[in-house]
Amino acid sequence: MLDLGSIDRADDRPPYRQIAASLRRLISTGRLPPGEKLPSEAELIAHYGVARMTVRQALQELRGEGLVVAEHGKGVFVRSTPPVRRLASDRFARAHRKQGKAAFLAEAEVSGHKPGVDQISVTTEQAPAEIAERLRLPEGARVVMRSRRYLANGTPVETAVSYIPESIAAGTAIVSTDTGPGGIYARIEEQGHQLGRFTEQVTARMPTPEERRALQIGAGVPVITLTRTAFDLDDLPVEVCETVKVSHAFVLEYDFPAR
Amino acid sequence: MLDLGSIDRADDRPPYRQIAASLRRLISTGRLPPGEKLPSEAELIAHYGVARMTVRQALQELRGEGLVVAEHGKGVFVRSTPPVRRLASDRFARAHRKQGKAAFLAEAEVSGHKPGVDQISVTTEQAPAEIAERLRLPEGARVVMRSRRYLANGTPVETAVSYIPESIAAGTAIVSTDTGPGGIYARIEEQGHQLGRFTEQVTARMPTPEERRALQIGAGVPVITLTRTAFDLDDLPVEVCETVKVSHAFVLEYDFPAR
DNA sequence: GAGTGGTCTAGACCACGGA
DNA sequence: CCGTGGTCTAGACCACTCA
Repeated sequence: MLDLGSIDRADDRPPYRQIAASLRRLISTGRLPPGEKLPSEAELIAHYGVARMTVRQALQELRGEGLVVAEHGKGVFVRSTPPVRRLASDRFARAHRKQGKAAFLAEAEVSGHKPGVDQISVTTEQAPAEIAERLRLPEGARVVMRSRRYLANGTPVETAVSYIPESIAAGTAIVSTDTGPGGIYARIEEQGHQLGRFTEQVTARMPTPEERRALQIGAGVPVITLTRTAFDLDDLPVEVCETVKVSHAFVLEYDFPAR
Repeated sequence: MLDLGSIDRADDRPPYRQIAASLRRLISTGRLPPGEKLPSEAELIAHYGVARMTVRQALQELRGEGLVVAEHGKGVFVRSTPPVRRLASDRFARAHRKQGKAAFLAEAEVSGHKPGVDQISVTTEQAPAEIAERLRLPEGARVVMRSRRYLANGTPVETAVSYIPESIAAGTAIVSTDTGPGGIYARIEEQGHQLGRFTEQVTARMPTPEERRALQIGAGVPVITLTRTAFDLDDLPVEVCETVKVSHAFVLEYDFPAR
């Protein structure tokens, strides 16, 4: 059985923190390994002799720290941490595309985790103002918008939305769910836009509630937002990709000359 | 007066989310500017006609996003944000050093904020294992360790610790508080190590309590950690710099070829 | 249907901050 | 002192999951 301890009224920490500390210790010591189910709220209420809100506040603290994930109707589970993915700036190397690998898959191979993609949706819409500006398109121009979610070993680690000018994407596999070997970039190059360079803008913040749901993270887990613009050899922007990554699942690596 | 809206029972979002959305909107549109006090819990309860827990859940959502900070006995306030600093990967360009500007100062000039540096300390110590490895030094080798804190318009935005092999730094201005025109990198180049390239590793996480104090941020505000290694033209590592940045004060920009 | 977590109500007492 | 947020109680109904 699990040693949950009990509440010490002399302790200067409030009960909910003591409960959180007990559970946190069970997790950090491995008594509650990743994927394991925590005692249910009802069990915790009975064990500690407190009201439901008190137990929920403790659980919420752990959720905020990203230690546990609640699944409605099932229980609260110790979060399985995704393997860290190192993203080097050569991950879009043409050599990978030539071998028919999209960036995420090529990188997964190096990191040694099982990659996955789901929640793919493809629509054609008017470009949001900021996207139109980055793509140097007139206001209201139409773009193909590709959303998807990436998984590592079954755990969500990133959501991504790509915007490609309709003039480039129309009639290609870019508008179908499966973009074919080498991914979007391979299709863009087939349209006569050989890729020349990328720019990336990186920052970090707390996730919105929607992002928390999509990435299955607690309120206390920050995300890295990375916006990448791909340019062809004529320095024409051909794609903007906005990604939101679970911070602890990524290390971004860049290499640049001193000039 | 503030337009708080009201709860729509037909809306499929639960009331606490609707309240959070209303407040979030007031903040993002500037109706509630940074530093401003939100309506008190009691006022929100009266306005929306809900129980206190419902209001608190809405506020907690905003706290989790780092949008507001609660101060016991005073109220809930919109978090004030320092000016955003854009860090382009050419910020270490030799041209800046030639003009006698260190990277932080050169970049401040572009961003238009008043830069500051304080809490400077310089010591010589045994290199931590990870640093020694990055600098390709034998275990236990001695390095000059320079710590400092950077400010933008008087607000702390970053702490940084540089490690330079003693063999390079000894006897130069690198070991004094004021490193002279062009900063550390100018001194390293004067020692015959012309800089060739940099690598940077970027990730994000929640701050430790010490970092919260140094950067004067509340819990709920993530930090970006950036570790940079500088290499000379012989590809010898000459400096490792570990920085911790307040996430919302920075946008990192990188530009790299498609290859 | 039983068990789970999600949301909500209507109270209560406490600790902190400022007038 | 009064208004603020912090913590807690003891219930309620709902939506989801799984057998």
